[in-house]
Amino acid sequence: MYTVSDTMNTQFKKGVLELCVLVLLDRKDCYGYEMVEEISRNIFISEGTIYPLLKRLKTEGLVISYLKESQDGPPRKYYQITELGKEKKEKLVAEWNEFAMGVSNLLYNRNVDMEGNCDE
Amino acid sequence: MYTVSDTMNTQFKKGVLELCVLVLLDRKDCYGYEMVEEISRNIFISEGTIYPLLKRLKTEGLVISYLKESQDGPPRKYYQITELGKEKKEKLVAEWNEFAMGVSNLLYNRNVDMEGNCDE
DNA sequence: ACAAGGTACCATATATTGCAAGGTACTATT
DNA sequence: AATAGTACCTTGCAATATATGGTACCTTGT
Repeated sequence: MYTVSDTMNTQFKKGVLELCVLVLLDRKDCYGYEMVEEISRNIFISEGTIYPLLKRLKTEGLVISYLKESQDGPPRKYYQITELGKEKKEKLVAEWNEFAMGVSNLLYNRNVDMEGNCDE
Repeated sequence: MYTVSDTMNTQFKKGVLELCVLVLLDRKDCYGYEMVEEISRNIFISEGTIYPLLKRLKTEGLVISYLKESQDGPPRKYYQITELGKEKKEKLVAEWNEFAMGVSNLLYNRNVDMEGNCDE
């Protein structure tokens, strides 16, 4: 197993795993177990997390799913991103970048906006 | 008010606001309202968020507090980071950097570790 | 004197979501 | 037949950001 350190703050992942799944599915159709392996290369994710998440995404119409048999194990449930899912993905990527930059600015004491030119 | 777009994903902030508060307090003592203003320059934060957070940090011994009068308003409750808080801050900063890099790798399809040299 | 608005604090209830723990079932290997 | 790996799923729990509503002080305008 790949397993990045599982000491990683659980809270940090909130909302981000959804983004990660959508990004993966935008590249190619995947099944749940596969996505856990993929994501686990970079950030720790529990298997118990992915299935409720995928269910949510399906309910929200961001993905659809189809079954496919496998030679080495039980049938796999592949997920495919929808147009709505792609839009959501783009939005989340943008929000993530804005957020990560904001945090970075805070950590490095860079106050980007209005530094002396604040008209108020 | 500074107000970064409040459409920013609420979930992204989970755990990060604690990090932000500790970073600010590592620079100088602050009172709650002040921290909301500081943080709001970079990421949206609601006032209702900071006080339960500060209470938690105090309970965990990461900060201490003292009252100070103010000429223009009610007395301010200043918070000061403790040694334990500084350690926690360092740990969170490291975890955040690891996490943010992991997400970035996933978004940009960079598989850093074990690419062909996985002995298993 | 009094109302309004800004400053500054606080508590409670709610929603979201990651995870642990437990379960089912198929296939291949021992 | 037993074990291990693959692959799916559900339930209950824990953590935390926010909305909402509240208290109280100070200044300014009327």
